[in-house]
Amino acid sequence: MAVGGTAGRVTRRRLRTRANLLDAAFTVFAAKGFGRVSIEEVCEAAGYTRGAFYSNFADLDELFFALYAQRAELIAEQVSGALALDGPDLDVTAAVDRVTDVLLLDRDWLLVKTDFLVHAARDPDVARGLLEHRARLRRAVADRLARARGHTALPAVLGDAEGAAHAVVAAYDGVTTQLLLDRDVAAARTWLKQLLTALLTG
Amino acid sequence: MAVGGTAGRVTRRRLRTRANLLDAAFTVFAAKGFGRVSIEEVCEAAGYTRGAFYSNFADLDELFFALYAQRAELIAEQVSGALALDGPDLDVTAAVDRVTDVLLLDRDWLLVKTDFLVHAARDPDVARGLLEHRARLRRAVADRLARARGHTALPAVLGDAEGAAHAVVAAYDGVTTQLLLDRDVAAARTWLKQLLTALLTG
DNA sequence: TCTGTTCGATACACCGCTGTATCGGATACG
DNA sequence: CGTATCCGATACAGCGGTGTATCGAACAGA
Repeated sequence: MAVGGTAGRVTRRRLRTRANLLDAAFTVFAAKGFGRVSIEEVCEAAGYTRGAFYSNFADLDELFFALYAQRAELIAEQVSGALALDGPDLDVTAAVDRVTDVLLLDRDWLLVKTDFLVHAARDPDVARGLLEHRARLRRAVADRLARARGHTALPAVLGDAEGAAHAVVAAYDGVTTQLLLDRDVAAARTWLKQLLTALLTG
Repeated sequence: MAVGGTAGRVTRRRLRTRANLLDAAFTVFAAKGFGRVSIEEVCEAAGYTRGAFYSNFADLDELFFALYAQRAELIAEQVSGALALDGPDLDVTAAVDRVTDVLLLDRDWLLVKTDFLVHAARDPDVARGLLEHRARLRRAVADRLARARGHTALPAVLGDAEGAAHAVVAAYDGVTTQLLLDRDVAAARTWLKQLLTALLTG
């Protein structure tokens, strides 16, 4: 369980195998979907046996949760980064472009994320975690929008910057759904841009 | 397999059990998610044994597909109906209200639909079916918008009525995602209305 | 190098579920 | 009613995956 704190050795090897298991799990989950993956498959893909798995996780759900947390953290950093690094432009379009790249380009992540959504929709505890992650991204967007307020006035219908950020996330989710089905990344990007334009410069 | 056409008896009983299985499956799928449901569970919920199941379906996937087709058909009719029956108002808001009721109120349907989306995202054949269903709904929305064009001009950013309908669907999908997580139907409704207002009356 | 500990491989027992084959009762039809 | 047919219940292997217990090897520390 490694509750942390005064845990024993720092364990170099353990960290590697855990990371390997998570990476393999990401690939396998993306390919087949959480519901159709067995522990054995993950281990085989990672090059281990089930002994390694049970030494690191209690069950598939725990691994899935850890996997989501890891990747979500990564994405959050990338998004924050894309929003932070601003050229001389305080215009939204450039930022939108960069964020779009981060969020729409990795189909595997979209698949795993949707699997996780399905999971969270049935378990309030899991949902809480996901909602927090979304709130974090939304706040980053809201901050960015507030900073650009001078250049582009937001339409009143959406309320403040928080409301506008909410709308941005909704648009992103909507476009994601379509992208999962038609696999047309280019269309999704232009489409998302159109939507955001319509929403933010209304 | 009952390829249809000159099939044998009309079979009254069979139709009932098939319908019962589908209804039970809907409940069970909504509660636990497709990935965590066994054939036996569905049969037990329906009050049959596996014999009845294998007499009607080849495997869980086939039942799931049939279930989705059935419910999607139902929803499509309801949406078309909600869009068709117009009072003296040709304003969009009333229509939006009715459609919202149909689409957002049944949480179980949202859950099953999202499960199906996850499924479709990994199988192009399944995706095709879902895309067709979506196209059908979109067309109904586009027609309705075209009819109301005189009263409310659409923003140019979205293009024609088809484009606007696309945006409506995206907004719906986005709101659905949030609703699955926070379970706040009231918020989702007002939120969807705000979004559509911002999009269509920009 | 030596040693105690940790980690992951191996072996084992155990369901739960699947799919099929068979059978008895229900059902449509003359 | 009688009967041929259909449908769903029951019985039966069998498989794939799970979880645990045990053991040998890798590893950190002296």
